[in-house]
Amino acid sequence: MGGTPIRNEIRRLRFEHGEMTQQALADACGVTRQTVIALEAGKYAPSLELAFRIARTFGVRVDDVFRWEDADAAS
Amino acid sequence: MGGTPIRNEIRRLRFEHGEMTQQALADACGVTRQTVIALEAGKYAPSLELAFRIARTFGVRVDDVFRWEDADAAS
DNA sequence: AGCCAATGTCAAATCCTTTTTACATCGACT
DNA sequence: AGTCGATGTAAAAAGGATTTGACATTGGCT
Repeated sequence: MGGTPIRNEIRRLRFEHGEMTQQALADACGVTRQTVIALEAGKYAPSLELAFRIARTFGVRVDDVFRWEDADAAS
Repeated sequence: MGGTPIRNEIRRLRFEHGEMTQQALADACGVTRQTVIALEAGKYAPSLELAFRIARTFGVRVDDVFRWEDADAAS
């Protein structure tokens, strides 16, 4: 769709879960370390399925990990 | 990622919102009618950004529109 | 100094989502 | 019978997400 107005709390959640490493999160979600790096760097937004896996890994909801800033936020 | 173990409540929400048409939802989310059709038919899961737009259109959270059935649901 | 784990960058290939276009069906209405 | 709006199908092309592999950096530890 557009650029990537989606921010995430992955890095924070990772540290709040016992110094969980990028590799550990990647393994838990069945993806590559590259994907975790790219997501934390905000290079792109994950697929919905991956968003669910990440959220479930941290025991929270999708909306608690990812935040969408609407580009049409006309005051 | 995998196949598409993600179910959604789009059709139901559409009707609960005043007989909202597929085209109207598509317009509200900035996508094509084809995309809405494919999503309701479960052909694939939307991008995370589109998931957010759909949820916001209905005034609910992403987790309220989409449900992920983990393939590893060993009883 | 040297090692190792964790993190980061880059680029090509692959897979999945979305668009576009064109056509088919069904029900309501005249 | 004919039209119109809503829904459905199909397939190619475009765009974005994920993988793979190889290499660079930083910090802690010995």
